[in-house]
Parts: sequence; C-alpha cells; structure tokens
Amino acid sequence: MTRQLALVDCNNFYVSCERVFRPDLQRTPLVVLSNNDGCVVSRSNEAKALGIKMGQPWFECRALAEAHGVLALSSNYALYADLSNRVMSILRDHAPRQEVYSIDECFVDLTGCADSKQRSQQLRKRVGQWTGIPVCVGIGPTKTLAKLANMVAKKHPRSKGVFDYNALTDAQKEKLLQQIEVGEVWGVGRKLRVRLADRGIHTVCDLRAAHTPTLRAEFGVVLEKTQRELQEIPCIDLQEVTPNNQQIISSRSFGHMIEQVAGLKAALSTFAANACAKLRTQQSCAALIQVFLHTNRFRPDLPQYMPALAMALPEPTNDTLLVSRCVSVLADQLFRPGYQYKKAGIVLSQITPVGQVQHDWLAPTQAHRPRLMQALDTLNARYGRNTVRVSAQDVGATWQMRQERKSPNYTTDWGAIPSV
DNA sequence: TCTCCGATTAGAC
DNA sequence: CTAACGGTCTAATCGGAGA
Repeated sequence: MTRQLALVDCNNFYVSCERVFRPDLQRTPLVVLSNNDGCVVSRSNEAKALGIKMGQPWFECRALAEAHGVLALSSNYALYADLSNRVMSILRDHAPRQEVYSIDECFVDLTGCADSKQRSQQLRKRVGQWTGIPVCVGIGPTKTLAKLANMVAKKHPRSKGVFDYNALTDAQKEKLLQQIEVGEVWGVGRKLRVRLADRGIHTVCDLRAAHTPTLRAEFGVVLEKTQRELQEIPCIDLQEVTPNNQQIISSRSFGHMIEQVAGLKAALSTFAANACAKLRTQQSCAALIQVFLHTNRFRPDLPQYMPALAMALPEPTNDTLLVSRCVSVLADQLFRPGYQYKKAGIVLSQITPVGQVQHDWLAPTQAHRPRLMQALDTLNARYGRNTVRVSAQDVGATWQMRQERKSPNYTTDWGAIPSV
C-alpha cells in the first residue's frame, strides 16, 4: 500500500500569529523582522506581492514597504512558540503518527485513511477554527513529495489548501514535475541548483530521471536520497520522537557595537544562562564550551576580528554558574581592545544525558548544584525569565538587541489582549 | 596508507 | 543626519595530523 504522508505547513506563520490577536490587521500588509530588527523573516501575501523578499535586510526595503503602508513587527518568539504548540497538539490528537519538523510544519502519517484528502480538509478546518492559524496540506508517498505537494497546495488557490500527489496518474505526475524548478525541492538549495543547472538538470522531472550513479558520484548521498524520494522510494523516515540537541548555541547581534570586555561578558553570561537552562530542560549536560566574538562583517571599513576558543570540562555540566565562569575566562583570552564587536555567542557541545554523567569522586567537590539550578528554574518560570540571574549579566550590560516593534505577550499576559 | 577528527560546506526554516 | 544585514541546528564531506 502506498504511504499517505501529509505535510501540514502554517501559512506565513509569524505574520499569521500576529494577526490572531490583531484581527484588524487581516488585510494590512505585514512583515515580521528577525532579531535586532534586521531582516524580513515572514511576509503576508500583500507584502510578498510588493516584491519584498524572504531574508531581505529591512533597511533595504523599508522605504518601499512604508510607502505602501506595510507594517513591520519585531519577532515575538514566545507568542509563536505558544501558538505552534497549540497547532501541533491539535494535529497530534487527530492523526496517529506525527513528526514536528519545525515551528510551523509537521508531518502526519495518514496511511490507511479511507479518504486522506477529506481528512486533511478536516484538519485544516479544525486548526483554523481552534487557533486562527491557516494551514495547507500536501500529501505524498514520501516526505520529499509531501513537501512538494504542499507547495502546490500553497500556490494554487484551486486546491483549497490540500493537494494529494498520490491521486495523480503517472502522466499527470510527469507533467507536474516538469513545471517545477529543481530549486523548489526540499534539500536543493542555491548552490546545488546552480551546479545541477550546469548538468542540464533544471526541473524536478530532470532530477527524478537523472542517472543515479553519476548523481551520487557528483553530488553525494544526500541528493541521491532526494532523487529516490522523488521516485517514490522512501529514504527519510518519520521521526516521531524529537532527539535531544547535540549542540546548543546562544548568540545575538547587539543593538550597538561593544568595545569593552565588561559589555561582552554581560552578554555572554546571559547566553550561558539561557544555554544552560535549555540543557536542563532536555536533562543533559555539556562537556565542551566554546565562545566566539564577531566584529561587524558588513563594515569592511572597520578592522575585522572573529576569534573563537573552546574549553573542555573535566566532567559534563549544566550549571549556569560554572559555565558563566568558564565563559568569562574565555572572553578574557579572546578579547582584544581596539575592535568594535557586533556579535558574540557560546556553543555547548559534547552533550550527554544527566544520568550518564560519571562523577570523579577522587577529585575535590565539583561545582555541581542541581538543586540550586532547579530552584533558579522554578523561580524564573514563575516570575519571568532572568528574574534570578548571574550578577555578571548586569555589569556593563548595554548589549540588548534592537526590538522596537514587538507586539505584546498576548498568550502570557491577560492585559495584552485588546478589548473588543 | 589508513584512520580519526576538527573544520568547512550546504541545507532547512 | 546617517547607518542600518538573524539565529539554531544537522549531516556530509574535506583535508591535515598522527599512527
């Protein structure tokens, strides 16, 4: 029996989230900006129609956008995460197997469903009614084809938000795949698209039909799997359990350039606190701590410096105070005066589950304070993130990112909901 | 010459 | 008036070091 994999993808997700609590913006052209109000990361259909590109720097399109009455909002991740959870939980309750693929997408397995297309329509309707978030559904025998089908559903209003690749005849499949550029395929990005074009592979149909051993030799396993998936041979399974992260990064661009170590350390200890909190939520510890600093790469007129340094711990930890101190030491070693720093961050890796951590009982007592960290997490959960923090976070702290257009915290603050 | 491992590349969203 | 350009994550592959 052919598999019926459905990809459910929220439409213009961040923009749609903002509109849930601001129905008056339903027809206003709208974009959501990345951290630091830097780039456009979500666009309403009206904004797309104006030619505003995904990932475009806001300062580049701002004049055009504002001339057409486009409203730009800073991103409000707490809101998006909250609505995402609601969407995912509705889908989980209405489909047997689910993989949450990203904040706005999930795969569900509808294999064996009597009428998967009708079922998808129901899912769509339910998510819309219960959350206010519009979604489209693509159905196919493999994940790659389900993604492609989803694209078709989004692009063609005739599909009413659901497109089923499995329902096509071989001739219809061929015709459809001829019309889609290879760059639209999941796993084919900018670089590959160019290299494939050099080989005469322009459409999805071309990729599907290419000589497999040659493709493999030239482009590697990843693309071979993609090709197989286009040929309806499943190579990428549904991942129902989300694995723990192998690496946790916390980094930010600053609202203003920083020239002093103290400022960098304030930012870095906040990053340490956030990264460790994340380690704790997934009940794991890290053994390698890396710190990096960046000057502004878009200012070739200024001296550039982007150093990085790692410290290996004798035993894995998730203790904010310990990691903060390491990060401070690394910052001192990396810091050179005379540069204007625009960004910094930390990377935690060599991650293992807490239960597997072997304590060195011959060594003097390590700074390992699970109960203190638990108390800290409880307090911050109740009274807000960073209510209890490391003092280094405050010393010389001037690094906050720009976020001039953020919407209120609708889902966590009653007062934020506009009165009707 | 082989193996290992860190760095780099490419992609996703 | 001018400058203003995200953040996290994974897997595969490359290339140098050391065995």
